Amino acid sequence: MTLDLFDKLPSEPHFEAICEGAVVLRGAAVRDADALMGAVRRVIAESPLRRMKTPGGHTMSVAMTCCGQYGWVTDAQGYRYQSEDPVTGKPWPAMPEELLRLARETAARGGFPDFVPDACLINCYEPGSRMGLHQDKDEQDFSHPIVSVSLGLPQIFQFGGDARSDCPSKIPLQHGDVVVWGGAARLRYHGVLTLKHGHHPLTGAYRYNLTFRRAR
DNA sequence: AAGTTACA
DNA sequence: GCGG
Repeated sequence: MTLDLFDKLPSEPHFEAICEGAVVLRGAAVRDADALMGAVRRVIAESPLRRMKTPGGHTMSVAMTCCGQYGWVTDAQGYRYQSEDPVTGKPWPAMPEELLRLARETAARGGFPDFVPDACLINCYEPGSRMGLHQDKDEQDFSHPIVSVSLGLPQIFQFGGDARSDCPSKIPLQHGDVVVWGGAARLRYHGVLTLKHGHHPLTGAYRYNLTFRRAR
């Protein structure tokens, strides 16, 4: 008999270990979701979502923007963090305080009490969007964790090993779930499977993922 | 490079 | 035929 996490309603937040250094805080952001999405929409109004190109020339299926001191960008030149939005030519929007607070609180609950992010990547998934296995390795100091917040439609998270060939485990993520990974798990390959069609009262046909990092 | 496709 |  299998436990289908997608069928569970958001309940009390609880921990779920993935492996050493990685944990899911189930429902940790549910209570604040309205305010978080309001903040996300204000960021998007200032620095719009865009689908960037990988250095190999492929257009990503996920639409992205950023807030905070630094933003993650990809183009023909490569992957990097930079303080200006290449679309607007202006600095990225400041990181809204409710986003910063959530990132710090959940990082602390996940075992990283000193985490202060300076970058937040906002990923907007529509039906058909996915993210292949990759490592977050454009940051300066890997002693800082990654904090990943899921809002809206559910999507299957893949959490692999330190080699791309390591078979990833599949972790269904729901609205309000927060994944924190660092330490021995900091450079693990990860990604998400194709988003399925659906409707969420707060985000409609979309899933938003907020990824907090310390870039520098 | 966070991509696509082929094929088992 | 499909999805991973």
